Amino acid sequence: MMEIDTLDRKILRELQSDADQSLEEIGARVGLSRNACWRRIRQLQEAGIIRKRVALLDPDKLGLGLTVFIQLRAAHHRPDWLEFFARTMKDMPEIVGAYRMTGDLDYLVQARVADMADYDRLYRQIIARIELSDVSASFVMEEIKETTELSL
Amino acid sequence: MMEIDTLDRKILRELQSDADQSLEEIGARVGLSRNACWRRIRQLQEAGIIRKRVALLDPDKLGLGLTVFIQLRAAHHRPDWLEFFARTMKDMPEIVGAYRMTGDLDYLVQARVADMADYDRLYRQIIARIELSDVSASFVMEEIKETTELSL
DNA sequence: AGTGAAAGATTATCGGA
DNA sequence: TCCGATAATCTTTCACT
Repeated sequence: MMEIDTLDRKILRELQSDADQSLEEIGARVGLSRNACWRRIRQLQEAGIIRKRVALLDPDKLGLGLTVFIQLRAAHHRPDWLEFFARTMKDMPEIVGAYRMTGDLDYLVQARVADMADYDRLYRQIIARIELSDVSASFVMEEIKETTELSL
Repeated sequence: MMEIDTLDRKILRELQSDADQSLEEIGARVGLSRNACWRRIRQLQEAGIIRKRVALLDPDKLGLGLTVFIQLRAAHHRPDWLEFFARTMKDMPEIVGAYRMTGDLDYLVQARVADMADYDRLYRQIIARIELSDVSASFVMEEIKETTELSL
């Protein structure tokens, strides 16, 4: 485990909000030389605190305007059911989140699709592949907040 | 609106999964010169299809090991209630997602906290600030999938 | 921790398919 | 219009103080 001080946190905040900044810029913002910054960032990467850098795309502009949360119940407890479920979720690119919740048979799945017709296709795929005792969907009317930035 | 072809999509896929790659690498992967890549990426940025680049951090290593989904019901329909709610959500850094769902009074909120005690603090903050008719929380036992990559 | 220089990446411009 | 090449500029990286 690595210890993170106030300066590391400042750097992380910058990188979480915009990873395009040069070391010079980040240094200026956090009050450190470009080099001191670089060394800290490298350490944070090596420690796995910075997992990776990615581009965030606009779902609407890519025709993925509908977000849906799907609540599922497993058909039964079986050692391999969860493994198969996990694999299937990872296989389906529309699915952006899948969580096993408290209450052992309950799963919450978040997906991004084009529209209702597209959701229907996804729904059919899911029920065709996975044994479920219950499925119910709620649709997002308005995205009030969605961020990858963690509280530091 | 900009039209996106197969090569753009390939580039977007690369950038979604790893934005640290050099233009040379991306070019090699998609079968384009580093230059052609650069031009396409710039266009995609200008069109807002690439929103930004960010660093993704490891929540566990930052002491945010507990994810919770909170279901809320608004106390009433009022023009300014939603606005205040939205502002409050954006203000609270533990909250990583907030969605108004079908069923007009229903909201789903995703938060990342350290542990149950920390969730309790968040819960108290929420009910202190916002008028709600109902609040219920479900905790994530296992994160099966969570990605920022959109289906292209 | 900071300086400076080498290596590497990005950006702009140009001529050609 | 879009490609690839070349060249100028800016960034990252690293040895040294």
